[in-house]
Amino acid sequence: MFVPMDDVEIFKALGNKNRLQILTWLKDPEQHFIDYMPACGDIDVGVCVGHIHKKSGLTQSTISEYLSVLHRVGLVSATRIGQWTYYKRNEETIARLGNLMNTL
Amino acid sequence: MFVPMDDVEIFKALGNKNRLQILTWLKDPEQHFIDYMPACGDIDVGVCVGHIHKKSGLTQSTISEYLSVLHRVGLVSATRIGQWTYYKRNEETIARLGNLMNTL
DNA sequence: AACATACATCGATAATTCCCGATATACCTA
DNA sequence: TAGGTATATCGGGAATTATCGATGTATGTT
Repeated sequence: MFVPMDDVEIFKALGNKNRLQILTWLKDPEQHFIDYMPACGDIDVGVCVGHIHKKSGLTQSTISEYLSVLHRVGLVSATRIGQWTYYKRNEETIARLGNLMNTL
Repeated sequence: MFVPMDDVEIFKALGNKNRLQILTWLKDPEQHFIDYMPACGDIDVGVCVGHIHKKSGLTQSTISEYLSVLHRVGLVSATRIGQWTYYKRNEETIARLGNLMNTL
């Protein structure tokens, strides 16, 4: 097989406008989340579920599920700190997918 | 919007293992289609539906539909010659998508 | 312990997608 | 024109996805 089956799942994850939107928001948190604040000192762990939820207009459960989908296929990382879970783009996966398109 | 809505449709098209497989087959027709023969002299127009159908194990109608999906989102070109329709990868779209991943 | 907050999971319904068989359409040949 | 071949389209059942409200679980506060 030329394209690992996993890549199909990544494309499925990207084939939803809300999930794709979330991924673009996470590209530039300062711009997209008014009350965004780096959570962990100098280490940037991303944006917490609640912020994304409030911006999205979808329900909390849907956003939680979508973030878990993005996480499962490796498009974002997840960091639990206290009662918050912070999600952050996984640029390696995204870049790898960009390269994959060239060799696909 | 940062990502054009159309790109979501492209990701949906790629989010199916059979369609993704077809796209990889079309990358190298000589290798994947035993009885492949350039149809149009020196201009390569791609592979006809029947060849893809026979290799796929899916029904003719399904393959025709899948090729039409890939065509609608711009991932392949379609050239009708006589009673055959030849499909060929649209490398521009694929390359553009690769670049998009970097700016996504 | 009791309660509040943040997130995840469950259960359900509507919408979409997958893939099929049947049929229609286009083209070619005799 | 009649018949054959290649592809496209239609209609549908099963499977998957989208999205919700309700509930569960972990953590923090008093």
